[in-house]
Amino acid sequence: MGLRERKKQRTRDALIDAALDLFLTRGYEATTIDQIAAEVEVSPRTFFRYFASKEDVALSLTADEQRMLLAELASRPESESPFTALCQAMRSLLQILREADETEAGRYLRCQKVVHSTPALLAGTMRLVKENERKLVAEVARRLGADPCDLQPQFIVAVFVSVALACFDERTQDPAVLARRLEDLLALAERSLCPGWDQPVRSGAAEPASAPR
Amino acid sequence: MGLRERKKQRTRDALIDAALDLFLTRGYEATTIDQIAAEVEVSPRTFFRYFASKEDVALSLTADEQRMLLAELASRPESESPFTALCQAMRSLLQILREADETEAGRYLRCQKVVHSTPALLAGTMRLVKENERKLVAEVARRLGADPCDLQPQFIVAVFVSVALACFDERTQDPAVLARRLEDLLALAERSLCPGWDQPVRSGAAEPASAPR
DNA sequence: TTGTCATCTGTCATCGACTGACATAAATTA
DNA sequence: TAATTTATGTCAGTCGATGACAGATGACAA
Repeated sequence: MGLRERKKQRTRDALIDAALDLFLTRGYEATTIDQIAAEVEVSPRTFFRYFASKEDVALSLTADEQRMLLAELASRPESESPFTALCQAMRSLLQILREADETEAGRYLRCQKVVHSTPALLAGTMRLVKENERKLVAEVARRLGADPCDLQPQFIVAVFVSVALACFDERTQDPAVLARRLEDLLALAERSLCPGWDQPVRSGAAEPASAPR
Repeated sequence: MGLRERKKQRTRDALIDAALDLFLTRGYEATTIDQIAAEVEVSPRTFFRYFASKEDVALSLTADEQRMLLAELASRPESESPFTALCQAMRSLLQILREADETEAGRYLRCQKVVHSTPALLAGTMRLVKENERKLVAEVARRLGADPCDLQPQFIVAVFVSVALACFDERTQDPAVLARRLEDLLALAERSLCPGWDQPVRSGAAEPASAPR
């Protein structure tokens, strides 16, 4: 990797760190792009060559997580049922966070604090999650041998996403506490859902929604 | 009601209609506040006295719906289980939409089209839904005689919200089609969830998450 | 009717997010 | 080193949003 690439990566990381620090101390809306750029000693114009918007820099880590979740799901064995695979992917993601080095873990914590204390960023997170949800549905549909437009894969992913989001609802920043909360919620989901609910419908039974009665 | 009040209401409605029309024809971001204000023949400054932001005018109807959903839930009889009450509240809301006069129905349709074709507005919708979710959780917790921080009310509302959102996911604008889609999804949820999953846990059984083992 | 008061509105000035255009500086490659 | 690509800075400008002030308008009492 050339000098240019490394320099860009360093600038990018510096911008994220500076932004998160300023967001934490002064608040998200009170922080200006000029301040972030000044901290890293680049021009404000350069900031926008790295990030599409002020929101983008705050949510860049969140976007990374979403991409990672999708990747983890894709790497789960086909033998796992869709919901199980989603849960395991989520566990893997949390494990990665817990194993991260101090720099990354710190970034993650600051990001969590900022996002959860800023309505605009919570909304942005929802947008990212919803965008990723489409891709998760596609993967789950593939595993079920169903169409992504069918209700079942959408429902399965919707249940999973609501559980995952419920984990982050409060001020749960510590990955360990978060993992505990996730397990509690998954156990509750387990108790509430019929066995085999996320399995393909038997060929003998009538298709539920696409061809009712 | 005085002349002043009526005038304000007319201005407000005119701003919403003008905004939705412009958003539909030119697109949300391509439309400026100046254009909306000019259409209604008020100053741009006045626009911001009626709506906090450009997003606010686009989502004012969505915000109304959220408030109505909460009100419908509150009016459901205590005898209904939480999830049933949520579903019935949603059905009532759809019924209200289907019974609305032409003016309101048209506004609703244009609002739906605009929101679903604009990522920023989808994000905003998510924010509104999430904000309302808190209140729904509080009401469900009250019905269960549980604490709003317990996992069960949060899970129940989360499942409901994900189902409700799945209804709106695609380009389903027609309330009748939307109602059909809702029924299909609720039927799927019914099949997937254990009987009594949204009932208070029996006193004999161990509390699931708040005091495990 | 008139005068007072509260409220609504327009004008002006300003800030901050964001973008396009152009010139410069730096790294890559030949 | 020369030529090319790519990153950065500067500048100008648009648009969303807000505060301050002054004028207009409806509400209300004498």
